[in-house]
Amino acid sequence: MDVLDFVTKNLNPAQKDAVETLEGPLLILAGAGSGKTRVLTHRMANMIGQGVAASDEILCVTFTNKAAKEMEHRIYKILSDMGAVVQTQLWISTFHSFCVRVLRQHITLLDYKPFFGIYDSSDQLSQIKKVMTALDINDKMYPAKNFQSRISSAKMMGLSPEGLEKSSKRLMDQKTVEVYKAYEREMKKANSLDFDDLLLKTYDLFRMYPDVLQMYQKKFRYIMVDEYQDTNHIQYLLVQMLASAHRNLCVVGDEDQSIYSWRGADIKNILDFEKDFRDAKVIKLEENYRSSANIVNGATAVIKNNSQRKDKTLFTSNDPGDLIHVREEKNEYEEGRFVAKTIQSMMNEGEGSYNDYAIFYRTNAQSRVLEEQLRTMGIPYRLVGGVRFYERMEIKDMISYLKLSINPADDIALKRIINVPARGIGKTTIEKIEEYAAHKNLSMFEAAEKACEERLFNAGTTGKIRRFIDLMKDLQQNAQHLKLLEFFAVVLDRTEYLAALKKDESPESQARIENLEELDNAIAQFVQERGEESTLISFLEEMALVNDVDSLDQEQNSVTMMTLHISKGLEYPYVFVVGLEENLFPSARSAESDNEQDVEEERRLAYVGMTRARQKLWLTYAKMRRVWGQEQFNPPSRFIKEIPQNLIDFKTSAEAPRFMARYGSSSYDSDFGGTPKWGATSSDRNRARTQSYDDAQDFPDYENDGAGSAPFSKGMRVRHPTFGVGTVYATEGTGENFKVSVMFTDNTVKKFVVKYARLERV
DNA sequence: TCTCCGAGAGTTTTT
DNA sequence: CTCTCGGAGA
Repeated sequence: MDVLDFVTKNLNPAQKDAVETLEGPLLILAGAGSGKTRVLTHRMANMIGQGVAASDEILCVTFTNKAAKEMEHRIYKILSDMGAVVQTQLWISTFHSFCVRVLRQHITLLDYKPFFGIYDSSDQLSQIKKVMTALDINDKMYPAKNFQSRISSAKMMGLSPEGLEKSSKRLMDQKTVEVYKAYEREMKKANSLDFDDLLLKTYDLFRMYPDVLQMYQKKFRYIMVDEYQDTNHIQYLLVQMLASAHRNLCVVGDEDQSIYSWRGADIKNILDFEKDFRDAKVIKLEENYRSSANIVNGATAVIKNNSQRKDKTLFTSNDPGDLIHVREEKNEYEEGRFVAKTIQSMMNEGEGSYNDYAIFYRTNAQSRVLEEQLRTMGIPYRLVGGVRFYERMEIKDMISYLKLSINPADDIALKRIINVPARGIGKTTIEKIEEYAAHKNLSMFEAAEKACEERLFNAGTTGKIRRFIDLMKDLQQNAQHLKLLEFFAVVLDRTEYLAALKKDESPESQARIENLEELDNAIAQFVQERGEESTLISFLEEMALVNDVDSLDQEQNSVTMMTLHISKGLEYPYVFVVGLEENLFPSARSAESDNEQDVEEERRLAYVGMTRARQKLWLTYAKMRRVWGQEQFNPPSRFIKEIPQNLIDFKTSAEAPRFMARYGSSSYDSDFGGTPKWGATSSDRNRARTQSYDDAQDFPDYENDGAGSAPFSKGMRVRHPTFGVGTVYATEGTGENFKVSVMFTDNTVKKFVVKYARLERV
């Protein structure tokens, strides 16, 4: 069969057009579930099959490693079905992985060594703290985290310390520049790059060495970028650079699914693509094949409330399916129980397997209660994200040993494990080594060695340090010639890390040993997958860049739980989105923000979550939820209200109120419960109960309060005679003990007993 | 130098 | 509420 016929069969006209358009700038606006991956893979197969480009002349950038793997898999499938032979490896990867690959080749030009290490954000934070100590900057007045985020955003804008200096004049920024500069020096000394560096240094490389850039421009004659709406500025610059020569750039995205602006993603990249490339062809994929019609229509109605979007409407010819289930519960425990019970009874009726169910939430903290409820019902589940595997202490420790074995300059790794397990090398000694290193401009490893030679420590300490240095030298040697798995066993053994854990018989140690076993399994699996390529360096790379979704395998039969963010790109037949409450989803920060765009991003998140569902969708919220041990009463999320009522099946299990709310007028119930237009399955009784929607603070405890004694609720603007104007951040207690926490303009939070504080509403 | 305890901070989201 | 960090005492 003809290649073109083959790759375009079973495609709709828009999809077909996208697959056939190979030359020039192309923008594909792909709504949720519109067959985006299908188009990308078929387009690539089309190029290769027709011989327009060889498989290693196409660069395809995706957002996650999982997406990359998936795409690679599918392309191989199509190509082999077509009878085409692929000689060379495909370049499908994330920006970060792509950059690592480039940098391993060329980073010597930037005066780094090719075996550079990669720092994750906690390593980065340690490095910043180290720098701050050296600069004698008080970390109480200037939190290290602030510097971290400022440095990160500077890097994402493509700014060096000098560039940052020029672009700003504020006080904190002066300090930031100072820290940034010192941080860069330290990172270079440690021969390590942070996440942002991977992109920035590649950009620098291309900028400073046009011949290298040209080589890649010539090589990658076709470029495709997936999830273009979530690219940040530096990624944008990289893409522009690589594509500028041939302009065969195809970007795919959905502005309605841009949910990473907090990480520097710039939605303008996709909105302005047609300005960047005047001759760009635009193709819209608007037919959703994934979800039942009620879900598509509900999600569409929600996203329509955003202003920052292109004119694009999702439609479907699928059956209407179930109405969207909206469920009100008393508190977060009841909410969890409802989810667990629903899954259980559906399973009893033979609906799908556990794999077909997913639960999404806004914040990781919400998972705890849900887990509890699933466990009591005996429902198997797995968490994606949260405390990541490689962020656990014992894993980070072992990784630090591995890192230090190939990159002795890695001071952060050294500091982490020099006394783990305890070797009697204490804080004072470490500080001395650090000082000495700074003084002599050596790495701490070198400094420790030198300090021993020069007898800077007493005999006992010197012996301890010597033993550590010998250990590391031994490991460094072994790292050179041992196979990955063997080496790992050697490290576990010689560092006596495992032995120390085994000696301690606490359950925590037991868990740690199990985690190390899991790490061993991970290495074994890595070796199996990569074969020849499974070096220590490549493994550490994988550990740094691959997140948990990437390893999410569908094999084991269990319910999946994750944050809404991670859910992007996935789909499940049955989806629960929990915690749809104001100040949680949308988050308090965005809801209070004056910037309407913050709420729009939350709305996109809601859109992403809803459109993951193929057949059935539940949206749940709790009237009361404990946050930081405090009870919070938040009204249902505005996003629920934005769904047309004829698409909703509303049920509540929460008690109807005994009396109407006394304070805090509810603007909510007026257009929610009050409107008599419920979905067909809602009974009149449900309708009556909807009244309980109104202000959630209608609890009997308040009955004795004098009217107007505490007219404060979350989000309210108040004035205090001494502290000025602020926003109510949280409330607690009742009656005389009714307290409010107020965040003032300088970001300080103060707690007041309302009865005594002279607070007034603004 | 290590261990234990108390204070204080933190929750958005992660390649 | 829960985790982390820093300080004091053994």
